[in-house]
Amino acid sequence: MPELPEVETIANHLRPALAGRTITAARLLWPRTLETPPPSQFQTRSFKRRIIGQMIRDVGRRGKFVILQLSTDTLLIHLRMSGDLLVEPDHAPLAKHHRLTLSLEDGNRLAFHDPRKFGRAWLVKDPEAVVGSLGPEPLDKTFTAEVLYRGLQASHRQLKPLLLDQTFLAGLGNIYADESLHRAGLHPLTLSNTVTAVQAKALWRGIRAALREGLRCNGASIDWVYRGGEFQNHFRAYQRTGQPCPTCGTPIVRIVVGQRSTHLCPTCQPSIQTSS
DNA sequence: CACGAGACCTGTTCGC
DNA sequence: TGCGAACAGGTCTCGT
Repeated sequence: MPELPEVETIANHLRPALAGRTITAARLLWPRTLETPPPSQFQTRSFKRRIIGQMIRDVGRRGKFVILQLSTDTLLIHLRMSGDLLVEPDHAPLAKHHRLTLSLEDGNRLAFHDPRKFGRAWLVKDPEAVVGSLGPEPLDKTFTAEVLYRGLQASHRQLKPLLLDQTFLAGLGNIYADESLHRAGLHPLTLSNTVTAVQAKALWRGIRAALREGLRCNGASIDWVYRGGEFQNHFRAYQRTGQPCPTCGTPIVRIVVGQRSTHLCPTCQPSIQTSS
């Protein structure tokens, strides 16, 4: 579910409810949710012993990771496809899809809710061990159009899979990749090293504009997940197969790229003809 | 190096 | 109504 704007929205929502609270208990309902330390019985006990008593100092985000800065360690959580983080009374019944809960001294608990069980958590001393390989933050001031252009030149991959590669750029997922490419007027299958500096600048603007609009809307809420986000009402291409392109009216087309649904306007995002 | 397929999971929607 | 197929916001690993 979550891409950069959704994760940022969740982190912002959690911060006031968690910052300054001390963890008093931990429950691991689906062992594989814990990536580090490894989910053996022995390690699970050491996880609980280690996290209980630590205070949550701050809640942040890097790429699609939610980062809880604790007294001595860092807890990183990746929501993957269906994960969600909730704060609820500790005495409430455990929901069917709760995978990990952390009880707090104030009577509430943080619950990692994740129907598809793809989500993961890491308790580590050094967060760089988990997020160290991530690419730049797309909204950071150091991520310029020139940086993007150089990155595109250095690779010869199709744009869509490249934008989804978190080591290339951190935070884009299927929604914002499609929305960025549509805004830039670039076909998802365009080879990155064939993109001109002018097109790279358009892509840079597209990425940042799509993410900023997503943030302004508090992210997208699709299906059963509702967090108040409403970016889904502003999609230009994503999941709009057959509906008119907001720019030119041409019906949006769906193709599959790297086993992911990909949506584009065939007029605004013309495919690159094989030239010699 | 770049790409496709399969794996990991459960739930919802679609087509017959 | 029932039932299987297709699909879902992500990422990893393997084979070519």
